[in-house]
Amino acid sequence: MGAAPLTTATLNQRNRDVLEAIINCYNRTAKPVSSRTIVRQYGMRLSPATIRNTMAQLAEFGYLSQPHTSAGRIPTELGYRVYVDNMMTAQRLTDKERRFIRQRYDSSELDFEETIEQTSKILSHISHYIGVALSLQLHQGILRRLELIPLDTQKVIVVLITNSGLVKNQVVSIQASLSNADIYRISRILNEKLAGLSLGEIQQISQNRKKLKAIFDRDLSEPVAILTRNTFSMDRGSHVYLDGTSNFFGQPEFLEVEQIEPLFRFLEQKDRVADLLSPKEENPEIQVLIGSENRCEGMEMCSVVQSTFRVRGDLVGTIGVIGPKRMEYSRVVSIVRFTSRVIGKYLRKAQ
Amino acid sequence: MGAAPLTTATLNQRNRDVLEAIINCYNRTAKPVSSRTIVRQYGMRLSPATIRNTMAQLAEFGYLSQPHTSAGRIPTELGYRVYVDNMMTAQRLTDKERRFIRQRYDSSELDFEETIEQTSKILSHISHYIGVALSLQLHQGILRRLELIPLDTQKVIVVLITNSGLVKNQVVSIQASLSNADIYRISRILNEKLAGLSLGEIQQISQNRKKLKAIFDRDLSEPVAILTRNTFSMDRGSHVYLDGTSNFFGQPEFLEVEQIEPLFRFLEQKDRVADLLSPKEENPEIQVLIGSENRCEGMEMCSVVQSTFRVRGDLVGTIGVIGPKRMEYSRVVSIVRFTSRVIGKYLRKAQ
DNA sequence: ATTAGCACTCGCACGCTTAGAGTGCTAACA
DNA sequence: TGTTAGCACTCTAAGCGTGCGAGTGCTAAT
Repeated sequence: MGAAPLTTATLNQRNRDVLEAIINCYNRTAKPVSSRTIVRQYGMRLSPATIRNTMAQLAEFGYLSQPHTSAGRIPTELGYRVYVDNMMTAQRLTDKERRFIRQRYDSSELDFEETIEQTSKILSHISHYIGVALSLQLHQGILRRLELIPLDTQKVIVVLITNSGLVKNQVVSIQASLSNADIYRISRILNEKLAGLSLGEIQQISQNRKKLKAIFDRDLSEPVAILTRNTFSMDRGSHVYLDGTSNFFGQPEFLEVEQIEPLFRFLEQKDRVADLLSPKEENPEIQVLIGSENRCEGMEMCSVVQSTFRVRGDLVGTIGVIGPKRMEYSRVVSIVRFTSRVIGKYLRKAQ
Repeated sequence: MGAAPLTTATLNQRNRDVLEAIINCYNRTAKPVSSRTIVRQYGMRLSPATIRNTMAQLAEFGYLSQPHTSAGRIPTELGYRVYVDNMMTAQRLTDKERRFIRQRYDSSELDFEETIEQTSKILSHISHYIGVALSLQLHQGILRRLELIPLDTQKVIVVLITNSGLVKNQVVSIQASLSNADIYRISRILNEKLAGLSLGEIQQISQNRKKLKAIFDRDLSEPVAILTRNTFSMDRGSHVYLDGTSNFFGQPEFLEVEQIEPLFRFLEQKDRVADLLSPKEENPEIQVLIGSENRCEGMEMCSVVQSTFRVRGDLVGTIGVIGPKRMEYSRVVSIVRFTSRVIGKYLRKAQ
């Protein structure tokens, strides 16, 4: 027949039922699903032969594949895509699960980074997959205030406070030696001029000599230049927290070292994980990437469900769950969505 | 014959040579070593039969074991112990390696935590095993200075600076609302009274109402209590950094998931890794723990080489390398010792 | 449109065999 | 007395054939 259609428009009810049944079954067993199994498990009033016909169709569409000629079917990435986009029904978390998540945040006073770290733990515990959380680069934050603490005549500690409540400190060595009065003056001026700007903007200014001189008194422009350049140059402040990596050892498709090794090698490169989690499209509430859609070496056999969270409109982090391709998408999507909302609220409250 | 002696006093030169040869060979191949191999590889002017006699002796001492009756020998933990304690010769790092290590610290301005993190990377890169670094609990540090930054009427950011150059901040909510003048006063008093004490001592004071009242003006004792309790209660500040975990995938004895899983499960529990690295004996420069000596579930097949480092006498962290039991101890010990010295110097300089 | 029936395919577990590596022992040797 | 050649013995790992069972695709009947 013609080219395989990519929409579900052409899928009749039976097609959809069978695809869903196969995905459900495969998710539990990680083994190819046979026509008989479907009939038995889902009590369909049809014979295996009929199901086989349907399965052949779905295979033609590219939604199913066979490991070898005489084996059952497993969903392809395309099959999962169709399922996630069109067929999956949202699954409400139980009250117990909701309580669990909230409790984990309330149980101890956490600062910003600790909250993010805690989130990765919560996600892995509740999903039984890998929980991951990323505090985004300072870049995105708006400077609320800045404090300078003289350490000695050569060094100053800069404490940044952003609108979203993130506090960061950094020791900076300045060439010139400054009196406390100087430092106090610099601090006042910096706050006047820079508060309300994003750290990214400040970084740009700090790299531009002319602008600096225009903004600041001539005599201070040198130390200020050093100060701001060092403080805001950091592409630090972007931390990745992972938890539950060993949950993958239980998964049948990762029983062989060859399967699990590339994943772990990938996960060790924190910068790549950060890339993976950076939101691709403009502001989707939840994003699901399946297998090779991730475009990451080592993630071919995994899927990612991720979401961003904001404080007062600022994008301050991303959270997600990494699981095998055959993960329970509906459940995981609910987990990530709910957690993302809770963490947002929590950070706003804790500020 | 009698009980197996635990010293090397009873080992003659040949015993020692053979043990060393077996350890060398096993370290490279991870396969049981046969008598023939030893004769060939080490050009001994003896026949395999003679070596077999020696091997039988060593086995009787408990230094060697056989996976099965007709296989070659592999070193036992006891065998490694004897080797490490008595036979291993220090191996000087090449100039290239030394340069590499120094460069990695110099290449970018790192703060305290970043330096520790970088160290774990350096160690794993150069050893090809797992590099691990631990910044010790604040507990041990001496308070140099403390700054309070009012955030709003209810909240204060506390910035701690220790003698070893560690800077930590923490947001604390105080019940009472304080004026800036109050905060300034509290800050001055806190510095006067607390600077020079260890954070551990301060923690104790902060939990003792009477002492607090004795030290501080009556009217301020309440907010001060809250402040110090929250600041110094943290058993946070103790971070574990791991790098190179995926180096274990190459190792032949970890080809099976069953072997590698317990290790990874262990490594994911950061608090246990911190325990593992906490120095056991009083102040040894380098400590080597072999296999089950680690008393950690999951570490049975691994050894740890670790060292502490100090800044101005304060114990501020621990570094180490985790490798398979058959690691190149002499090389790794050199790496850890050298790195530990460099990091100490580096932190002192950067302060 | 559905289904029973059947031939066909493939993976997998099982048992068997063989080659090879290595040991321990004994008896001969320097 | 220490060393060694020789040999029987043990155990592993790899290769091979076999049969079983699960599952499909096709065809013809309903």
